[in-house]
Parts: sequence; C-alpha cells; structure tokens
Amino acid sequence: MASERLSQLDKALLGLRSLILSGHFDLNQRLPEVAVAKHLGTSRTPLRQAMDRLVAEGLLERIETGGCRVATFSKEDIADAIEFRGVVEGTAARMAAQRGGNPGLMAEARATLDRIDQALDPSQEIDFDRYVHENAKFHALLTRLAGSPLIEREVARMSRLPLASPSAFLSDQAMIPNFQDSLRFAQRQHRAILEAIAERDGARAEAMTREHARLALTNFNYITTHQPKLANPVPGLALVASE
Amino acid sequence: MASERLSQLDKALLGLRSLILSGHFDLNQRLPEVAVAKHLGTSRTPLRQAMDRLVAEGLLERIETGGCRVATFSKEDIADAIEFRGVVEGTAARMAAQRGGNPGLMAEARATLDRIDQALDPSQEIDFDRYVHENAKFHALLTRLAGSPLIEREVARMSRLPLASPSAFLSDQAMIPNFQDSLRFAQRQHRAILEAIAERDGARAEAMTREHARLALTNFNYITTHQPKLANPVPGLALVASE
DNA sequence: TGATGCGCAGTTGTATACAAGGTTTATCTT
DNA sequence: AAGATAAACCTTGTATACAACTGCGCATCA
Repeated sequence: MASERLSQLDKALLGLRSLILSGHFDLNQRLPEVAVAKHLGTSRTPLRQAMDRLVAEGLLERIETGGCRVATFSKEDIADAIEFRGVVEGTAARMAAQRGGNPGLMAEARATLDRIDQALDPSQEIDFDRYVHENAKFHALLTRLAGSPLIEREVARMSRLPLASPSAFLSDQAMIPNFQDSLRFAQRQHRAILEAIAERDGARAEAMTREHARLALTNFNYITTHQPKLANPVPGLALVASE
Repeated sequence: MASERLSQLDKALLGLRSLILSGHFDLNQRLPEVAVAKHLGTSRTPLRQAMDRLVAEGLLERIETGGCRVATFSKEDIADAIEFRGVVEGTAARMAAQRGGNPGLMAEARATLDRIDQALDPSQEIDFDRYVHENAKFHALLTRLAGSPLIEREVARMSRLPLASPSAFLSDQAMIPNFQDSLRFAQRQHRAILEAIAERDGARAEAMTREHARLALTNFNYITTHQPKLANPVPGLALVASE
C-alpha cells in the first residue's frame, strides 16, 4: 500500500499542534498566520482550519480583536483535566459493566493485561516501551467496551488535552522514584477494573477507574514540585504557567 | 449601543445549525457547499468554517470522499448524551461541594430557585416562560459553581448536542402528562442539589444531579413512544432515526 | 514635555479563482 | 438490452487576492 498522502489540513494540524506543545511560541502573543503557514509549508486556508480545531481542543484561545494565541494552563487546570478524564473513563467503565462487556473485547482486554504483566515481569528488566504501548491499548479497549460512540469520542477528546492523556506522564516516568512500583500498582488497578466490569459491578468499575486516573495527578504533582531534569519533557508542560 | 453586527461565520454557524436541527436537509446525503452558502447569504469560506465546527459538535459527520452530511442519532445515542450530560453536570456539582461554592454565586442560585418557586406558584397558573428561563440560569450557575473553566466548557459542549440540553424538552412539555408535577419534582431536585453543595456533600450533589438529568430521559422516552403532536417540535428530533 | 490625533503598515476575515478528484450520463460494444 | 468505458460536469480542497480593521508610531499641538 502506497503511503497515504496526507492533506494540507492534516499537515497543518499535526505540525501546529506539535509546535504548540513543544513550546515553540511565545505565550500571551498572537500567532501570525502568514509566518506560521510559511513555516509549515502550507497556505493560510488549511492553517486557519487547523487553528479552529485547536481552539476547539483548547490548545489555542481566540483573541477578541482577532486571531489566536497559545492557551496557558494553571496547575488547577491540569488537575481538573486529569480528574475529568477519570470521570469520563469511569463512565465508560460503568457503562461497560452495566451493559455487559462485549466478550470479544473483554478477551482482548484480558490478553492486553497479560502482556502488561509480561512487560513488568519481576525476573527481568521492565520492558518500558511495551508497557506504554499495551497500556494505551487497554485504555482504548476500556473506552470501546462502553459500547457508546459518544463516550468513545469524548474520552478521545479529553485525552488530547495537554497532560490529560493516560499516557501523558509515561514518557519519562523513569525519572520518578519508585516508578516500577507505580506501574505495578497501576496494573493491579487495571485488573480490578476489568474484574468489576466482568462482574457487572458498575459502581466499583467507575470508582476504580477514577482512582486510576489519579495516578497521573500524583505524577503531575511530583513533576511540578520537584522539576526533575527530563530527558524527554512531557509534551505540553511548556504551557503550564510556572507562576 | 448599536446592534452588534455578527460576522459571516456567526451568520453561517447559526443559520446552518438551525437548518440542520429543523430537519431541512435530507439525511444520508451530502450538503452541497455552494447551494447552502448561497442560501445563507455568505461565501464558502465562512460556511466551511461553520461546517468544521458542527462536525466537532457532532451535528455533521465527514464523508470519506469529501464533504459532510447530517449526522443521525439512534435512540441510544440520545440516551447516552443525556446520561453523559448528567455525569458532567454531576461532576460540576461535586466539585462545587468539595471546593465550597462561591458565596455570591450560591446566593444567586438560591434567588433563582426562589423565582422558579414563584413561577410554579400553585395558587396561579404556571409561568412557563419564566420557568424555562430561570431553569436555564440555574443550570448555568451550577456549572460556574464548580470553579473550573474546563468543566464549564464541557457542560456547555454537551448541552449543545441535540436533545441533551437541560432545556431540550421544555419547549413543549405542556404536551406531556402531569408536566406540572414533573416541573415541581424537578424543582425539589434543584433544592436538594443546592443543599448538598452548601453542606459540602459532594457525593449527594453528584448523585442528585445525575438523577435530575434522567428527567430528560423520561421525557425523551415519552416523546419517542407516544409521538404526540407537538406544537413546537423539539429541535433536533428530526435527526433521530425513527427506525 | 506630555498627550492626542492622524496615518501607515501589518494582520485578520472574506470572497473567489483554480485545480484535483469524484459522479453521472451518454455512447459504444458485446 | 445490458454492461462497461469514457467524457463532461460538478464538487470539494487549496491558494491567493482583496478589503476592513487593529495597532503602533510619528508628528503636531497645547
């Protein structure tokens, strides 16, 4: 299959999002459309479409007088985003439990958790990349288990917010003390969530999923208070008001 | 103050949304940009911006080959949207309770509920318009009480979905049996929610707010099963697959 | 010297032109 | 007559031209 040629809009969208998250733009200053368009190698039309979408995503905010600027986030904003992602994922888990998870998806979820167990096998070194990959897959499956296109869409939306994704703090978790314990703890939560769904215990599934999201909050608090040297800085961290 | 002249984009957005919700377009058929643009009295550029936003809102969906068509919703979709709106509003209520509602907003909310009581005064005819207006205001205040811009934005987003807004089924509730009872019941829930927030009982505030949203579900089920003749059809009903 | 008004440059919002691709119709062949 | 192929038309995606507006700087006046 020949490589999909991506549209100008996708090029602008991916490029602009990455520029924003990497902190390429001055905060509190309007992005000049012509310059950015030239930088991305496209024209203003697809760029403005991309900007519209990023405004909807919350990464940009409109200026009353015209144009956009990069949005900044307070620590409270990030905490709320993480908490809210937990709420939405929790709703997915509850719905999955109430509606009885699709057997095929349930089997796939169990297999995914088995693979995470292997990645965390105490008898050898942790396979970090594999953990990250399978963790993302588990969360995606959890969302689909709800059987609601709306819920799936909304979880995806929330996960696009900076620092709110289930994988946001995994990129450099090696810098966090006891991160191996943290990953194993997370995996026990994964098991509990899936067990609750299998037993159709909606309340437990929802509560556990919310609690699981709070791990990200812990990581965020650690990073902002200790400000460790990060080899691969968490994308979006540049947008958090240091204050 | 001179009347704000609205931009071409706003004109296109409002006009297109209203055309869609009123069922003006054939479902399963692509909207022709030029024709719609001419109909709305604008050019293709702002119209396409509006279409982008309505895709993000979920009212339109993209066609693989290009362009958009009107989205249709199953009954399950609508039920999920209502339930999810309850979840998000419930989160707002819980946050308000946990964080201690801003006193000014709390006072305003109480005053709004007093006005709803007046609108429902049993000694005279129900002031329906006033109820609708103050009900919307109460829900807006509830959202702001959370003290989180993110939550406020997300509730607003959900309320824009067809049939998911707290006011969606009020437009013609007179057609629903015992609607006066229903309104009084809703008002008691309003009181309970505010009381829970005042007492910082987050769990109760959240549960009550979710339950409150389910009233809309009842109305929706009634309308879809009994299909009463509606004087002012609920906007968006045309998009629900009759099946 | 400070403040106010005017003008210019640069920016965004909107319209339109153009090109690539899809859809339909008509014609030709079997 | 039916199916396939080709051509013309229409539609969208993209670039660009244009106009209105904002913001800044400079000059002028009090």
